[in-house]
Amino acid sequence: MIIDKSSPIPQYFQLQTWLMEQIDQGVFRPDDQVPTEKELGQLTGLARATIRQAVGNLVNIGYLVRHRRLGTYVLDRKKENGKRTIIGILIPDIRTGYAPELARGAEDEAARQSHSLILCNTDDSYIMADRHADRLIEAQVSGIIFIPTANPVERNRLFIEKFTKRDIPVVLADRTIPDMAVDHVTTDNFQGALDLTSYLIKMGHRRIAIILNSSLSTERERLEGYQAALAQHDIPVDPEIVIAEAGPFSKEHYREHISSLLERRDKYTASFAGHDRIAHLIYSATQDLGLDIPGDISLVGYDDLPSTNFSLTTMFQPIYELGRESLKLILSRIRGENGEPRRIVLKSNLVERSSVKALN
Amino acid sequence: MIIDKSSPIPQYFQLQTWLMEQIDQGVFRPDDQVPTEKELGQLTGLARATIRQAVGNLVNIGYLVRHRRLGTYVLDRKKENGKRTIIGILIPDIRTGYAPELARGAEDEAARQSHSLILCNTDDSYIMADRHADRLIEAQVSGIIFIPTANPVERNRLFIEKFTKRDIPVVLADRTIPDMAVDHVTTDNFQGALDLTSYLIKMGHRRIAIILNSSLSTERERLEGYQAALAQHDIPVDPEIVIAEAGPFSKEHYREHISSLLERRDKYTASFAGHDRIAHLIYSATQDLGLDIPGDISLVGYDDLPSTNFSLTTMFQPIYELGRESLKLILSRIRGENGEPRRIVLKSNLVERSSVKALN
DNA sequence: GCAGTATTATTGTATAGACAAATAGACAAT
DNA sequence: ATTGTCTATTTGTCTATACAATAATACTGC
Repeated sequence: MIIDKSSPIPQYFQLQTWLMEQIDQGVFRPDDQVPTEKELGQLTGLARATIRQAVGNLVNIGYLVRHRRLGTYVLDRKKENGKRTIIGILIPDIRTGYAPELARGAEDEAARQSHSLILCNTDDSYIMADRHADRLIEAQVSGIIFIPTANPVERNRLFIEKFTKRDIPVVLADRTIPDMAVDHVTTDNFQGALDLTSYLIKMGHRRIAIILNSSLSTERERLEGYQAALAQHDIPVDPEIVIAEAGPFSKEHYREHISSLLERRDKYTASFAGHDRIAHLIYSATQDLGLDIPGDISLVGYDDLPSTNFSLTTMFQPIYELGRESLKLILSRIRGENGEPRRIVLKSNLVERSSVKALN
Repeated sequence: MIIDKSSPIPQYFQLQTWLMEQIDQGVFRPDDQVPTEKELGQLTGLARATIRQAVGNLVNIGYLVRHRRLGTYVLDRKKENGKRTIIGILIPDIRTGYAPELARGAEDEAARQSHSLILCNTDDSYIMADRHADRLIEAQVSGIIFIPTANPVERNRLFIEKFTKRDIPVVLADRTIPDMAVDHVTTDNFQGALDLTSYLIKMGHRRIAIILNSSLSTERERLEGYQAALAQHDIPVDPEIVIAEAGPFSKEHYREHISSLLERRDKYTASFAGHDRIAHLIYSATQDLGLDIPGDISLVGYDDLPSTNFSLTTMFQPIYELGRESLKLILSRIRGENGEPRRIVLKSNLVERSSVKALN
């Protein structure tokens, strides 16, 4: 029997709970009709007003919809989600790197489809990301666009599980997390770095320093692309001019690496900066030392940031599109499209400016 | 009489509407007790169940709270708002100018106090702002930080009223709207421009061109500061070298103004750019013409944007703080602090670099 | 003075019954 | 084929009534 008349729990509440369980367990599925008030009356022995109270509450919280004459139905959340939703976006810092461009791409698409974007800065720290997470869950976001932080994989995994446990879909933008089946929008960093390194080799460079952040999947892939390009031309990798920093971006750490690298500049003719902001630091350091780019050292970056203030040859990434695609993907998940985790890879292309000297 | 028994409008709904009106009009004020169900019964002649239906709906949508034995009370939205809220921020474009810095300042403070920020780009257009407005209202934001668009005052007024009509507080950030009593956080643009112009005069410049956007209150104030500084030194204003563009920022329009101004460069020795992005365009134009700054023309900007890629003397604005203060102010309004519209003015200060030549 | 008890006003839960409004579907009229 | 009418069913609105739970307040006994 569904209702325990002797229980101190109100009977309307017992019925309400029972109905919710049936729905959650899939006994009544989306768009199914639930028993009519009359039938529920026969089933439970309750008065119609009591039944209406239970059903009314479930209508209020969005479990059911009632139609006159037609009956009461389980609300199909998927269909309802043509409605306006809120999506959280977690980026390292809206002020730096490609973040503004990515955020704008995502926001434009969100606005176009009448959804809203909650902006969160993580400073590449899992502690801040976690704080945002709790708040976003309370704010009832329907989905998350996440740029993984420069922290150990496990931290990012735990962060994502906070959402997936609650059936809130997550899309990774730009960076990915190894061995984790999550939707992911990125550019082809391996191919990009391979092209960029091949370009340097084509320009006559054989000893190419590289400095990047090994905490980020993107830059690890770029390192692999770099290595692959060298291998293709039978150039050995010199570990002395391969610098992999870990953890969040820190100007100070990179400045140290860069100056020690510049002291050993007899060992290489070109530098591959893991991303444009590193390239900016290298440029500044060379300016301070009175060195010329590309005269003394050639330099390439990665991103093609609009804020670059010198003529840098670099790999353009379609960041605006990346933001847009991330938002489209998260919306499709919110709308209930199931299936295997998707991986969307956008094309980058080399922007040849004048920071590389031809040696041949 | 409150209830019209002959009306096709359900009686519970009539009562519900009447109660809402009483609350909205302040007949029943926050924390007041509304009549008991019994009293409402005597007042309306309705059955208690009907009254409970009306009151129950108002409880559901957050107008009333019921306490057993104690009665039903008007819910004090202010007290409820120790909770976490969502705040909308409308800026022209998260990618450009000071927007990233401002957004970060606001977001940091929001996160610190466990609130969330919905990001909206207006592109300085009221059409986009209005679209965002409807969405933000649906998303039940508790407050709005708004950078007025570069559109006629009336458009911005209508936008703001959409929110204030619904008791959603609005804080203007940076720019203001004339003759409108709204909270406002800004820097002292008049004083800043006066200082900057006085600096140019001190450096020996007497013929100073100025180019700015007259649609923005900030730049109008800067124009006044410029005029005041000239007046203090008995320098007449030459309308030929005062250029006021209207409407949203358009590189093309400014480029035209700048090139025509550069053709008449015998008429002035220094340029005052209404903001740094204009200064960037002037710099590019001079570079294209092979002119030197400050050798051929002196130049000052306004903002001190981090993306500036040459040594520009400019007026630093504490934009991060501006974002933070805007958020603090909106939160205090959300918490129910009443009183006259506030105006918070932050200090700017001159950053002397090397884009101004000393003529004396 | 204070702990315990009784009173009482108010909302919470529940029943039984009635008529209204909407609508799918069958059927009739045009 | 379209339009109008009727019927049955289901939810929507409303009344009248009863007892339960809660908690402020007054009262009682020590």
